[in-house]
Amino acid sequence: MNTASESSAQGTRTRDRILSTAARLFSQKGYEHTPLSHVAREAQVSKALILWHFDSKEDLFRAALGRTLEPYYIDVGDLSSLDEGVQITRLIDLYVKFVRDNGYSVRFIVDLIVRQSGPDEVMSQVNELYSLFRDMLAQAIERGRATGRFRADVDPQLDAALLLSTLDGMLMERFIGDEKSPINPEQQIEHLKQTVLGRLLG
Amino acid sequence: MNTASESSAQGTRTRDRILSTAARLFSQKGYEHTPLSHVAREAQVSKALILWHFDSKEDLFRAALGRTLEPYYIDVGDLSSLDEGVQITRLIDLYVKFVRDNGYSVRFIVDLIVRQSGPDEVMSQVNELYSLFRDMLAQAIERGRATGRFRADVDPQLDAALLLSTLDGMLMERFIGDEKSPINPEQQIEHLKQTVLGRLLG
DNA sequence: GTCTATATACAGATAGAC
DNA sequence: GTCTATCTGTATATAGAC
Repeated sequence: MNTASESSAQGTRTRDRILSTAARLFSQKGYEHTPLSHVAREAQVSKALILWHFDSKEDLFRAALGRTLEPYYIDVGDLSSLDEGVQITRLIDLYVKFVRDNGYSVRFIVDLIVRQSGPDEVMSQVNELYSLFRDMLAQAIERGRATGRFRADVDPQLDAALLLSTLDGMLMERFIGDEKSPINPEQQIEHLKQTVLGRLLG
Repeated sequence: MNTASESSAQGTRTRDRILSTAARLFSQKGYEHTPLSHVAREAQVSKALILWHFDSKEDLFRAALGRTLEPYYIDVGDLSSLDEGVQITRLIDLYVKFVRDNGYSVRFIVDLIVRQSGPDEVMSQVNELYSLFRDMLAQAIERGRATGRFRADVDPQLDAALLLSTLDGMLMERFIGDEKSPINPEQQIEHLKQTVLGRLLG
């Protein structure tokens, strides 16, 4: 927040434009490859104005990241009425949809994770979302075991972690863009569902 | 020419030192965060000398990447005499060992993949290794099916791809460094092996 | 082959007018 | 709030002596 007076309706709009422009460019080309001059040009303001609104480039980066992460929540809806096996496949579909909907910014976040260059608060936010999803998987498995629909020897924690790893791996492989692979993603997701259910239902 | 050949021997050693230094620094801190001045200091030469040996920083980068990838091969040894189930677990162990042995450079390569900023020849080399490994998995599964040790309805291609995805996901999660996870990596690998064999053996 | 010195470019950031 | 003009640092790359 700047210390200017309240008569800054125009400034707020401009600030907002800078922010969304920065969020887009950082996501597309990364922090290093996005000079302020580029943000300035796209947002149609001067570099100096950006640095009036934000103390530094890094400050802008943090603010823009917050915006990038805004849509990062998962709306699971109400799963409790569903058969546990369906709950699992529903959660898998949500993961896939999430990755598809947030396309380029997911790549950006993954990049930050790999390079361990993200601000701590962002990383913990991602971590939060991550373990939240794993817990939902674990709970669904636990319920399935409790109701007797799943095998008695499933391990909610381990099986949830295993499934999540597989989903993460499939996400990664989207980045590789392996043309040699004879298998398309949809087919692979389908096979994952069947395999997981095969394991859980025994 | 006498002087030239003496100098040449010296120069080769120096060039080599520049190359290995660059490979190390690029892997550790990335291309952007490794100025030539840093490479020069660590290799104990001048910046100018680096640019005498290599046409540009990017040229140095490509050459250094080649060196980074040198140990990127997988020595599978002779698997054919082993039980197919053991072959699978052996391949899993090789993957894990590979990632552990090549630690920081794997992170670097993954970074290049995610940002799609690697030179084409490097990316295709990685892709080559990748599909090679997947094919080995698929072949082991195929043999297991042929000998009747594995279920008749396993799908070598799909199951190999699924397993590889899981391994990739586990690799990714090493980067996240999730402290909240109640599960350690070894435990998870062990669980993966059991689950995969459970699936294949039926 | 290797160096010092320098050219050139462009990044982030500041000063001050309006 | 927003601009133009400028400062300052640092990057890659070149020139030329040895």
